[in-house]
Amino acid sequence: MPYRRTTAVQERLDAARARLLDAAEHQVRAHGWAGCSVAAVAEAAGVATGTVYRHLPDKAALLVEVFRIASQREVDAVAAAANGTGPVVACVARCVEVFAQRAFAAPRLAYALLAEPASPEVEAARLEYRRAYRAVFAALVAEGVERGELPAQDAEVAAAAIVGALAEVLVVPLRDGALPRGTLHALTATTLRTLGAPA
Amino acid sequence: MPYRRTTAVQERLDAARARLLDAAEHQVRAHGWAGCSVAAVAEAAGVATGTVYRHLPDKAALLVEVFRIASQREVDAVAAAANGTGPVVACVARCVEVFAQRAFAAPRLAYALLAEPASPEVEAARLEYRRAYRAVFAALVAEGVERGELPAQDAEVAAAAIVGALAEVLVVPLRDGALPRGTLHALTATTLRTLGAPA
DNA sequence: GCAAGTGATGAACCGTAGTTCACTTCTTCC
DNA sequence: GGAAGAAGTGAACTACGGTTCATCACTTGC
Repeated sequence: MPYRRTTAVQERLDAARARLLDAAEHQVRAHGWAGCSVAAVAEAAGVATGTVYRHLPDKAALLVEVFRIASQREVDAVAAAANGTGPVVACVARCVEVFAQRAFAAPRLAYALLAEPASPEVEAARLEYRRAYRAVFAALVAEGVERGELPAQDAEVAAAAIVGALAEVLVVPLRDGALPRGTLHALTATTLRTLGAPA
Repeated sequence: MPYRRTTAVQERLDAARARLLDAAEHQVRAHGWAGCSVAAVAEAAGVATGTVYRHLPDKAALLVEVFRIASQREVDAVAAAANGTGPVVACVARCVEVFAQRAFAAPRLAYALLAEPASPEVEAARLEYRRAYRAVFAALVAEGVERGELPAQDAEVAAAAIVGALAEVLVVPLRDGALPRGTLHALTATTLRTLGAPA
């Protein structure tokens, strides 16, 4: 056996793969999914197009991987905001703010993750991550109801409504790149009303 | 001038165009946007592919036209439900029910109109029609606030939240083709809470 | 240093589907 | 009936971008 992959090589491979995914994410940040042609990603990563296929089976897998990495980061941030102490209402408000602030820190990426048309594989992953967001809010709602801070309600539907409202309210501003003053406040207020939280 | 388009011919052309759009909508009802290749639509309409281009400049225009016709029909139905008499809360509940019922009468089409990935041109039209739905709800909310039936709030944000919630709650059931029992009721309740309507 | 085998390359390939166009068929009107 | 021209046809064309693969460069272990 005159060749066996050494740890140094493995690390180089891992680094190359990471650089590839990073380059792809940068393409999405700049130009959305359309900027993620295999050729463009390869060039941005400083490798040949064929090299992409040494790290990933096909383009769909590349996009899904990028989507997952970026989406997971966002879900984690919102989940962290949900896990703080204090009344449920405060946690929800914090989640909404964190979500919106992070989205506007990278509007093009946020739009791509949230709403931009993409391949069926990415769409499937999007549904999955929508479910993750819902779960975060559903847990909060369930706890709020249990604690008596919120009126009895279907936590799943309420959570879906919040996620939908977040997306719907933010999509257009994200495309424009600017959030009108007051919108975030109104969004928080509307979200809390959705849960039947006392004003 | 040895030829001038006669009214009979014009009517035949109009009918052919209508048949084409109708065939395209049927394709969407059955298979979503993917079923709308120019060849498939032409065959479904009983004409040659080249004939499509005698009625529409290109494929994008065909899809947008189909989208508009179907979406306008739905918006009109919801707007009609909004225009009835009675308290604003009842109108909103009626709108939600009408929207959901009509969507589940043609789930594949509803999914295509609501959320299925499509060409940029269709996406643009989708944003436009989302705005139309928002306008319907925003008018209701504004009237509710004015009448003192609803607490003071940002009508635009509240309307966007309702539209987003509607879409988010229904998208997955639409893909499955079945609305779980109780979901519609919970959706209505959540929607009314969003507006701060008294339970 | 050398044989065996892996990683990287990028130009060529290929499948798909939208679009075109030379041709046929039909309609109008003198 | 026949000339002028529009409507309809569908096979061929074309653009596009993902994927492949023959080739080269590099790494490993003796």
